[in-house]
Amino acid sequence: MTEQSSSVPSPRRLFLIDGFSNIFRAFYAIRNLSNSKGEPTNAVFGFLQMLRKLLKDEDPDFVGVALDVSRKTVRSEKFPEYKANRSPMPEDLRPQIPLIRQVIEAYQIPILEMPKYEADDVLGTLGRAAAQEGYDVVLVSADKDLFQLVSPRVSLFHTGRNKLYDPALVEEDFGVPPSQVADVLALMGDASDNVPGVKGIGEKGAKNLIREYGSVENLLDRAGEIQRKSYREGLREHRQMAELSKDLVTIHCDLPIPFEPDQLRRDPPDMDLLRDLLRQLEFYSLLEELEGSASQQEPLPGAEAVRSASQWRALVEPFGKAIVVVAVAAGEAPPIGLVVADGAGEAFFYADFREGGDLAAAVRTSLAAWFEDSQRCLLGHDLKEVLRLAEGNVEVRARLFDTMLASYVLHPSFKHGIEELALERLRQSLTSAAVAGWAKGVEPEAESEGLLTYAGERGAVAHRLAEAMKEDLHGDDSDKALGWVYDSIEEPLLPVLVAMEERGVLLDTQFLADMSQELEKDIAALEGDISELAGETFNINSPQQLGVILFEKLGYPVVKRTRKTKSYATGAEVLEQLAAQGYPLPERILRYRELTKLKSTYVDALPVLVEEDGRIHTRFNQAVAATGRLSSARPNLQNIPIRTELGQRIRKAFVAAPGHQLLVADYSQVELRVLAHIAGEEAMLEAFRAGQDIHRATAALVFGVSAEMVAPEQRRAAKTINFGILYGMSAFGLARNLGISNAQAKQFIETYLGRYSGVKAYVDGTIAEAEKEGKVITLDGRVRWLPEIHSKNRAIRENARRMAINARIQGTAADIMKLAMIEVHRRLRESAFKARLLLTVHDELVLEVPDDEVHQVAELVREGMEGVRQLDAPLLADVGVGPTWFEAK
DNA sequence: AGCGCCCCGTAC
DNA sequence: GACGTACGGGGCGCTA
Repeated sequence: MTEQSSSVPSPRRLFLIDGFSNIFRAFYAIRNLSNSKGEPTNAVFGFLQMLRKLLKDEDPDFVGVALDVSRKTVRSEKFPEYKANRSPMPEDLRPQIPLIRQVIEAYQIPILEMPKYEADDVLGTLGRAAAQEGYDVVLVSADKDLFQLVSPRVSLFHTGRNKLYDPALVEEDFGVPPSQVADVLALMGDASDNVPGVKGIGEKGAKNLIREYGSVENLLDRAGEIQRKSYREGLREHRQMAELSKDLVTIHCDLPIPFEPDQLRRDPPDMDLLRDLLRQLEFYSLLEELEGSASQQEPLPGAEAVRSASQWRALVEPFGKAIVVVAVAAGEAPPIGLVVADGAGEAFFYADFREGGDLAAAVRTSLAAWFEDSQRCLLGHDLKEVLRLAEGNVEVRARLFDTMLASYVLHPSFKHGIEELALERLRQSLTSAAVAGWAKGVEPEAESEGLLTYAGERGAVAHRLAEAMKEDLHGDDSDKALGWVYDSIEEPLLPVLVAMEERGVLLDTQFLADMSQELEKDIAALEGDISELAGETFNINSPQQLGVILFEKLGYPVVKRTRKTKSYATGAEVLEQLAAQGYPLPERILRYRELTKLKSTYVDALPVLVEEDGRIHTRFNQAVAATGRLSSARPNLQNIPIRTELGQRIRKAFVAAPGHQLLVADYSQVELRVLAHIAGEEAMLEAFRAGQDIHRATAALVFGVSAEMVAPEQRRAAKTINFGILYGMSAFGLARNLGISNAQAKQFIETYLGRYSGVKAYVDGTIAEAEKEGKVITLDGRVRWLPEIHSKNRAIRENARRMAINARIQGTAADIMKLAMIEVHRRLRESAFKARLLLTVHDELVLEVPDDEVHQVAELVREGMEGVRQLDAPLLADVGVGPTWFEAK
């Protein structure tokens, strides 16, 4: 059977895109665009916009992107100076190239490249071949060199000028027809590519000469006829240069690449890939556009205002099994109201509790009834903010479906704000706080339209998200382990965190005030020393100014440059190195930094956050850390100093209430125990079972000595490598850390992995798993997705490998601690102790315990923590008690 | 003045 | 480039 239709001539338009020309243009046209990790994304964005516009406006039948392979080309072989003075690719652009390749791949557009030739040559060859076969070809570039390729069937879309060039337009704009463009370029040269041209002949001269003589070859033959002396002599002297230049600028149209229309036929984008990529790049607006704009969405309902406690009760009363509830707030300020709906999510009611005390009370009492009813379910986004309003006096028995936590469990590395989820999952952009009437420090008018819209949208979105995410988390096709992580870890943990935040920790502000004064004196003295040594006063807090003083004024050797801006690095490591070389100033700076850090970050900052009850109420963020850990903010109580003596003093400011003690319980070596368990590392398990010092045991094993004979230095090295393994440390990193050679470090790691063969199998196995599955999971089934494991960029790929190695361990330890918190909290309540959890610092719990409960609670906590999981290396918790955090630890 | 990036430093 | 996970202070440049 013959296919008649295939012989019917149809318009066949081929678009060939000059990759780097457009990439550079995008890079310079858009400044300062980066994702939340600070990785630049401007060129990717610009290129993507160009591509989208092209595909949408032109709707080509065939399309390809040409990229240069490397800077080594036939041209540079012929003329080493060619493009030699090009500065290297800007630091901010280089990392974007792999992303741009991924964009092109996501669009299923073939990448055309040919070793030793430039993208121009590929464009020329394919363009000409396609034209000969009857295609209409459009080259897409911002490079004027491509004018020479324009012909009746090949046009050039100049992305800079936004113009489509045919031969006539080339002649009009450039002054000569396409066939003579190379000759003009050869004569005038090109400074940026190091094409020499002919000295003394510029753009105008070149065009005039070529118009008169037709070609470089003709011109050279008839050079004697030229009137103008400078041209005549220039051409005679630089004859070779002219010929070479012509050779360099002439685009090769005869490369041995076949024109294969089937390869270039346009396919629809791979939407899954593209969506992932846009999310990674944080191009949320494109993501939204990609899936149809918000305006095409059904409009979200606004909320109706509730005006009294009785109205509130009447509304909430008939709600069935489920209630949707979201706290209405902007930024980090406390919520000003609540939006609620029944489980069907149809009408939304907004209660403002800024004014009437009755209403606020009604909100709280009715909410408490919901929370305490085990037959009911609360749906919402960030329910911790809602539960907090019940002021800790409720026993949560209802099911909680929190879309923020559901999103976190499903995709821990994403952002989980309601705006992001609405955009990603519902293609819905939400009214911003500013539009709703929030300005700096100014709250919206009560019952204003903007506020009711804002509230209604959030209620409706939480409802819709919950509907969709329940399926992802608990549906028939979903990962049962993730459902378990939600049901058995995150959901029950939520009320525990609320209770901890509500309780807060008592701070001795007087103690810190005294410490602040003392620090102030010491800092002032150091400032005096420093300005004397520097010979001038400057802002010591400015790394920039400090760098100038150290490395320019005083001429200290530059040890290192900073990562992003390549300015002088002045970090502690650098200063220590300089101090060791005998320079006096760095040692002072180090001390200055230590004191000012403590003063500004802790001593002065903490008292400001004390609330009316004299206590600090940190926030435990349950949906931030990609491994499953909790984080703490406002203030961060998970980085209170402990290493230096001075730093430790700050812990004396965290005190127990009168008649109470602080109780600190920390897991001993929990991550190494988890490693030993998962890896099935017998040598390590044995050491743990025998209750040995794990670093000493490791040193004995690696250095082949008995445990008693391990030198302090050896134990230190063993400790470094034990932790290094958890973080995926390389030989380079270990060498730097221990101050040994790379070779020694490599040898050290080899011996370690030789003796701990289970650990080696763990590392290799985890990487293999990540490569095969695109994810790793913890013992409890918590997932971390690692798409970067397949990156073509080695640095990104290796980074993903380290994340894989670390995430299973850190994540499992986090799961264990979360389960322990749930357990300890439950036991305290059931046994009617008054002791309460206050803080968690990853492997440590801090509780406040009435004096008479100390012994029993110490045992309860220890049992709770140790019994939560039966690992092959048994969990061990050390418990300490004291009037302050310092003494309890 | 507000915001975000950068450098730096603290914890586990 | 080289060690994982966080938060936050001060400097500084950009934008308004």
